[in-house]
Amino acid sequence: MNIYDIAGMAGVSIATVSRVVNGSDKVSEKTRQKVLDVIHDAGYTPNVFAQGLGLNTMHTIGILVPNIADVYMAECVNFLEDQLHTYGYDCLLSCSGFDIEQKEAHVQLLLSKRIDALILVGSTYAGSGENSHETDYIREAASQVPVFLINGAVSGENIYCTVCDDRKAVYDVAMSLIRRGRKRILFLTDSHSYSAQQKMAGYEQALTESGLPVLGELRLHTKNRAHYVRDMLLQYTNLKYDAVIATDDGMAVGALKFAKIRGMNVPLDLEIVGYNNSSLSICCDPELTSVDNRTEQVCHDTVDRMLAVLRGERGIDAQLIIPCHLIKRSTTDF
Amino acid sequence: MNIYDIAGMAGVSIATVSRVVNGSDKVSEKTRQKVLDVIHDAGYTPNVFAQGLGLNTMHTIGILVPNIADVYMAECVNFLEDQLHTYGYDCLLSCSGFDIEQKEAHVQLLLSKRIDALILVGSTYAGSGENSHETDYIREAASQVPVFLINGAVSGENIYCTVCDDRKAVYDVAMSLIRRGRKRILFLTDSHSYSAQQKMAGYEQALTESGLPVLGELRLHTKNRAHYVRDMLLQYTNLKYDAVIATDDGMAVGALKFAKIRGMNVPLDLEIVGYNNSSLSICCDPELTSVDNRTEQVCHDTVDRMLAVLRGERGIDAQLIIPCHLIKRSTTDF
DNA sequence: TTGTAAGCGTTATCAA
DNA sequence: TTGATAACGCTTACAA
Repeated sequence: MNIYDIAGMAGVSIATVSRVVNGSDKVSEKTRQKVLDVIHDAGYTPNVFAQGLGLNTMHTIGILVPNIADVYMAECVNFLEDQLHTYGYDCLLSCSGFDIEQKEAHVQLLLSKRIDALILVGSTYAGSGENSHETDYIREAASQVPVFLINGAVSGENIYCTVCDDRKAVYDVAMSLIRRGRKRILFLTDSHSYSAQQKMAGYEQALTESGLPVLGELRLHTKNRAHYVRDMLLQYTNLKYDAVIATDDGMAVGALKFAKIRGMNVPLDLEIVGYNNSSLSICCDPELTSVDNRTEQVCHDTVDRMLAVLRGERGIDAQLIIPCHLIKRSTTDF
Repeated sequence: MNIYDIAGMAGVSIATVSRVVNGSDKVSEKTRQKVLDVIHDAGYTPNVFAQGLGLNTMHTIGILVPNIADVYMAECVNFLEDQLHTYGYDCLLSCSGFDIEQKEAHVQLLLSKRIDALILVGSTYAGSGENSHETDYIREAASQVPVFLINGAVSGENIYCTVCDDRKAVYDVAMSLIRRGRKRILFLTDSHSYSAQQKMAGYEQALTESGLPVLGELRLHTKNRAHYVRDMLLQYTNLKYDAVIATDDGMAVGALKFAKIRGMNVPLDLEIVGYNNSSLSICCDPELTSVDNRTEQVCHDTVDRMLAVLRGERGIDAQLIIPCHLIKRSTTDF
């Protein structure tokens, strides 16, 4: 069942069928109706491969995430897919993991599918920021299609980034803790990504501005798994701290479990702040104060700008920074 | 940059280039090397639209989920994508929500993209089982491409289902509770789907076999949100029960929060069992006994059978039932 | 082993 | 307002 069949049945040329299918106004109402009837009766659907070949697009957006099982990323994809769908784009989803070679390979694979644009979800794609070669593959990809980063910053032609202001969010949280008299704030992170660095910078800035020392022993690199963090903290018997800032709720829950085992009162003896405001934060007890990084807003703005770029508009913001929200619950006293 | 350019540069015909690209063995080693060099130097990638047009496939699998932000479904997609990727298939992801009309529309949209197969994730696509018309759109889709259901059962030509044995899992859990003397087991669910019905059936069977009454007041339909469940249970002040079985961890956490507020000892006064063994189950306190429905195994078996069907093999199992695992933690005493 | 040429099913240009 | 026809870039008989 192709356009020739429809043309034959409707007694018109394939050009006319194509016009009807594509909603051209250069078709008489009578002809249009006739063709539409035939199309409907025959259950005809245009072959998207042929359309793609002619138009050089299948209206497909590549979405790359390190791990779709991660709550935060799944939520991003949810918002992205929803909005892309309403604008007639499909999502080609790929999961790269965190390994640089796999990231590059997955980007290449997506590009080879002739996607219209590429969205990279998660600050892991922004590299550590120290070595710009780490992100060369993104710039190379951007020479073929516009590239959009969610929660990561990379500079380059045809690259657009949307991030939430993690630095300020952590700065504000740390300042609140310090104002309440906290002097030794533990910083827990599972990453060296751009976003992790921003959070760290906010943490250090708050300490410095408050005249507190920035101590290496209070910056712990760990895995984003509650039990792992709990056990790790249980082992550091000599380490003293009166507050915890974690770069993901999973680690904050680990700190909470540790405090419980040690018989510490949260938030009296220990204040804990998580990140991402995930379902974990309302699942534990006491419920977790957490930084909401505005996933929906970030995704929304990303797609908006993507559509503008694809329409050929000029002067689209290459960097968009969205403020975070602190969601206060029961693991803090401020 | 197309196959003609490469052919010209390599001094061969496009047929030879095509043969090299597709790994045909009917090419002399010398020619192959020459062509590969040119392809590499030029950075040539075949146009997938043209390939798709000729072969009538782009090696794309449509994956439909009601909501990718749901932990369970995100995990499924993670396993599916991973395995499909290793076999050279791409994933076209779409999120339909739970509305029947949207489901049908999304299936149609995916089919119009000429996917090689369709995977439906979640028992919501299996309908309630009462009305087979509810699933007619699946049978219709199956007339175009093989359709695979994850965690839902629908019968029909070219439809393949992989489910875990929810009925038996809940039956076993209920029997364990009853053996320990529990007499009033609350059953919490947020769905009327196939899988929810199976769980309910296992629950009722255990009661009946044990000579306990099946009471309507002990079957509560609610939302899968911890706070919602907690508040709901707080309102049912007259309802008495000594155990809870929830069809998702989120609801079980709600029951746990309720027990905490009421000052009940879990598991002494109230035993609680969740479902899906999600990250929520190890996040709360005490940690939740939960039924693991073997997501990885289910997804793995689904892709295996999908590949077999696409290879044209016959006699593939249309229904595959995988036993669940009970993960015992601290909200039960058995 | 290699090349020629005919599809694949559209869109778009140009005449009519 | 319509129709004939040339792309689009590949795969694959069939010939050589």
